[in-house]
Amino acid sequence: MPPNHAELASALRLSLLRAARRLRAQRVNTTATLSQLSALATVCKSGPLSAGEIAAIERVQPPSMTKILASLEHSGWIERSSHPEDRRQSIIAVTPAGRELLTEETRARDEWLAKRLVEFSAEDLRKLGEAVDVLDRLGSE
Amino acid sequence: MPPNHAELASALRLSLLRAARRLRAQRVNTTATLSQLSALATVCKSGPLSAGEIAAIERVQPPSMTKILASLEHSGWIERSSHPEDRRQSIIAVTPAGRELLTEETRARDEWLAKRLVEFSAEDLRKLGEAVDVLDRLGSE
DNA sequence: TTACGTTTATTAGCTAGGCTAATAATGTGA
DNA sequence: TCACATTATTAGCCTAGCTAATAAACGTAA
Repeated sequence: MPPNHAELASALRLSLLRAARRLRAQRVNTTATLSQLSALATVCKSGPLSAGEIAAIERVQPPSMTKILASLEHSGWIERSSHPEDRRQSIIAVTPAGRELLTEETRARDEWLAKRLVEFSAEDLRKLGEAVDVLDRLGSE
Repeated sequence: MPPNHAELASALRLSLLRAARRLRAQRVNTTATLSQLSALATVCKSGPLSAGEIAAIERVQPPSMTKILASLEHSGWIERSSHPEDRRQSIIAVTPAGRELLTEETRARDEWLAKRLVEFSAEDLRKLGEAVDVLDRLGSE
């Protein structure tokens, strides 16, 4: 284990970026991209939201989310309804098709990683599991 | 901690992608991109290599590496010499300028992460440190 | 030695996925 | 009412990957 913050930071940065690149390259099913799925999952989990709220949760700028939402709407996975008080916003919700896609797609995409995880020792899995919540805090503050 | 492979896979995928997105957005110094730095670091570490070898180590397709190497050469951070036996290949090595850039850039880029790490408990840091080598294996097999 | 298949690298062109700056539309408050 | 703020979108840029096609060099077998 790296003995100080700087060395840990350096090692973690390289490991994270390479692992993420590897994950992103895994396209078991090409009906939706990872960014689309991520946004869809957010809407599905946190209920109907405005575009700005989704962008904030996903930590992207509003224009980036505009693109993602346009593709999700075009595919029929989300739908917009008008905000009762503010006509600038629209309320975005997952459609049944979107919900179904999310379930299937998530399972399919997790398959590769889960298969890889089988090769790891229980000790390794414990380490990964413990790191998940720390990584969450690292990525979402 | 997620109780099985599938759940761990799902949680880890989301955490990794979000943390990586966050890291990638950190551009303290814009003289080189992360892909360029990663390739440069590989050449620096593993000695003179051919383009194909670098692509294999970085886990990208040859055309992607062609682009990266062209930009690195244009900036004077790598140089090519002819392969003594196979004139299709060229041997790629880091220049002194490239080596210097790598040192400075890595330190600068690590700064943000290191600062963030200071906010974490010793326990969290231990978890991250333990996860690094597991992530390495996950990303590089 | 010539011809053919293989390997290595590059070029061309596509897509995703992010960004900033500028614009449009709506809301809010003096 | 008029100025400012907020929300979303559009336009245009960049990184970062991919596949398909091409060029050049290599190796081998007739």
